[in-house]
Amino acid sequence: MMKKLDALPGWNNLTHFQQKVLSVVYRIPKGEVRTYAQVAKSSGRTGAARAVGSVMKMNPYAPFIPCHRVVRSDGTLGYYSGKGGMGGKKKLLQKEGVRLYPISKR
DNA sequence: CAGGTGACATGAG
DNA sequence: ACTCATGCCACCT
Repeated sequence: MMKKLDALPGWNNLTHFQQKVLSVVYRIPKGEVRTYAQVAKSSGRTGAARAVGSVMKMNPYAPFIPCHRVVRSDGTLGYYSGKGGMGGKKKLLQKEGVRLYPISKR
């Protein structure tokens, strides 16, 4: 883990949790989507889905980190602060081959 | 140090 | 089925 994210500017300024979350999100394979809860768990803070959101929101590496591959547990896109906004995110995900949220839900 | 915020999750009404 | 309310954890002021 920890590809070359440590080479990013200010990376050293982030907290461990931040780095972990960003690393996990960055590791998400193309065409796959991860839930906030899952990312939080992978980061070592199970149930910290909200914290993950805070991290994404503040994420300085917006286009670098595939934060658009992070969706809610319900399968909904949730929020996205980027160039194209949710519209771009939805399109991007569809392009990647990710099925939107027709998940049966719980 | 303490309080407030938020890109979530789950349950109950 | 939908909306409201509470809990969780980390970050920011």
